[in-house]
Amino acid sequence: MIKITFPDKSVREFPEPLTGLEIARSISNSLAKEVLAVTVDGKIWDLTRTISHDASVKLHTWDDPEGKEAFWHSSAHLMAEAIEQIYPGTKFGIGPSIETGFYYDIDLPGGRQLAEKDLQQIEKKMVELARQNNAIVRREISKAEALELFTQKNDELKLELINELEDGTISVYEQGNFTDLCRGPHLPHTGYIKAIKLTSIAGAYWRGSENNRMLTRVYGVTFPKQKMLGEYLTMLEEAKKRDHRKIGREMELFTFSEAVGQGLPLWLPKGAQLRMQLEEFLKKIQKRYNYEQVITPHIGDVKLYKISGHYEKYGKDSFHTITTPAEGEEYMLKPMNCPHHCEIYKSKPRSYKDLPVRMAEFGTVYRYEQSGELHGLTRVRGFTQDDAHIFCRPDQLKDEFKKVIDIIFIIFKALHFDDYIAQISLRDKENSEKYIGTVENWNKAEQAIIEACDEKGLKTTIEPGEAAFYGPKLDFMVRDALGRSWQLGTIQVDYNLPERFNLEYIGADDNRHQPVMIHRAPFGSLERFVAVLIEHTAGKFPLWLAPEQVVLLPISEKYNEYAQKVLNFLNIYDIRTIIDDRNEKIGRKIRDNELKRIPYMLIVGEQEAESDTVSVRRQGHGDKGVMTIKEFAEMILAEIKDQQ
RNA sequence: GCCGGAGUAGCUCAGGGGUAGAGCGCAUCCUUGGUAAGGAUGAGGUCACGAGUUCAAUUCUCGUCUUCGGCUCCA
Repeated sequence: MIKITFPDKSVREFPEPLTGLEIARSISNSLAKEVLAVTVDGKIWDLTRTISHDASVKLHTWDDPEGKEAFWHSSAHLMAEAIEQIYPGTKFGIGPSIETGFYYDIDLPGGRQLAEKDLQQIEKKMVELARQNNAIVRREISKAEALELFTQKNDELKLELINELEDGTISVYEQGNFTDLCRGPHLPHTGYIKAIKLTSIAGAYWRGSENNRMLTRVYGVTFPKQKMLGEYLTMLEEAKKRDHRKIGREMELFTFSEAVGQGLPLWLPKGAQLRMQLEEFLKKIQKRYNYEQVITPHIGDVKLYKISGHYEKYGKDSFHTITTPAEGEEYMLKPMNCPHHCEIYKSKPRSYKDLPVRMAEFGTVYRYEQSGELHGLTRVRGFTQDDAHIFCRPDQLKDEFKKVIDIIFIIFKALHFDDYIAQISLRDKENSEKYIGTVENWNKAEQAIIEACDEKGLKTTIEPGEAAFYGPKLDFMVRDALGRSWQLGTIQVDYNLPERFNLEYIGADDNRHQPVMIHRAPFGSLERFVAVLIEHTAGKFPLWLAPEQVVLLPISEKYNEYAQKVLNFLNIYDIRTIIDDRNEKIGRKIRDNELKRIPYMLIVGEQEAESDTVSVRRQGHGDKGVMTIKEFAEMILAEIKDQQ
């Protein structure tokens, strides 16, 4: 008898060993059709693998990540099989499932390169092979056998992988005439894969290292139903419409110019308006939290960065230094603001009673990014951080950290960023030489972050080894329209700079002590934040942020004068208003201004002019009726206040 | 930086070895219209840049730049 325990703790007994698929079938035929993989005692297995002992079992369908993973992993094998048939002698690197779909890194024989047009042929072959319903069979083999097998195939990539595996843990999967080294799990047969789309080709370094040779990476995605592929492609189209580069151009928020240089955004008037609004918003919050604004120059003596240690670590990969013509002094474009702020801290003696000192600056920094990495506003070479540095006593660290989390909460809440990941990055304890500072301080700092998050009820993931070299940090990651995740807010603890800059304060004991620094930027960079904001809102910004809040639409040119009167009135309340006085019919003006995403449209004609009223339309919501100019202004101001 | 696409009007794109095309936008005129596209006329291009092949290149070849999708990197 085999006892199978299900996730709901129910237990069923079966007379003899059986597979996951058979378990599913014993429950219902429809489940048996949908199930893709099975977790047996916490390990993911093939459905066709026999369970011969009592076990707890969870069946995975397409709705579980585990189900998709098996599906896409098998799809990667299917693609490899197709490629091997079309290009015999191809060597295969790794071919995992990813968040959406899968890829395989391959090395085509004779240095052949794949082009986009070759994908169709591979797709076609995949469909053909899938339709054969070839069973995917797991075989456990010894290391010697594995080496033998892939030596025959002359695939040194796989051999390299096998050499790192332990004997007795090696498995291969076979389908048709194709065999691949693989841990699994896989679908029972290739026929599950109904819809196939190979999406792109990219170069990828073998094992992710620039020092290795570059392989060809083919990306694809597959689905169990043709319809799902259609939906996926539609979703991609929709996402493209939200792309901040497209909307940024349409709404005249920002632009780039070849003449200025790549990765150097130019903020157009409307974009600048939006950005300044965000800055004002944050300034107000920071004032509440007792921050002080400072301003520092865009360049700094190279010695400053030698003191901070950044020159040594990043100087070679940075923009080169600028030299003064007569004296030959060397300056760097500032890649961060902290060294400047440290010097401000040092501008006078500090007492323990003065701490924490919280210094904020919208500091524009310049960093060399590899040309291939630049991307709209999310990855640029010149950007403005909403930077601040908190200099505090060690006993204040946790509290200060919590207050920064509060600020980030306020911002994310105001902008409805509720789908974020908070990631705590700790040091890699195996490699302590990578970090500076004492073990004691690291322990304290890591402890403080973990406790602060805990006490704030923040759900976090912990990533050991991801800390900065000078201290642990907490990052907030938010996704863009295409699901790519970007780091926005960051809070970092730093014991290094206070040490290097000899920062100190006089303690209650009349001795000199070293403060701790917190680097923090809730937006991260204004550029990246605005990019993500655009993609989240599809350019339909909340009223308080909209570059133009109200547009007046006179019914005909006869009422332009009245429109101007309304505009003057709204101006008194700082409501950002424009007039569409083009010689067009009202229907046309409404359409065009709806598409411009201006939150309120005010239609004014004879009736309104006679009664000092406006006819209100809300973008996306249509007619809202007539109200007096004053009522409208009050409504708008209330809405703005409510949103902040 | 690396691999693979792309670059034609302000935007979206068609075209193709021999005067360069559309829609939208823009300008002028007609129209003065009440809740998602009124009409007419017109201006706009060194077809990214530089070489090469050719009688002739925007079109073919090579290089450069920019841009897009990835890789690597990210103080």
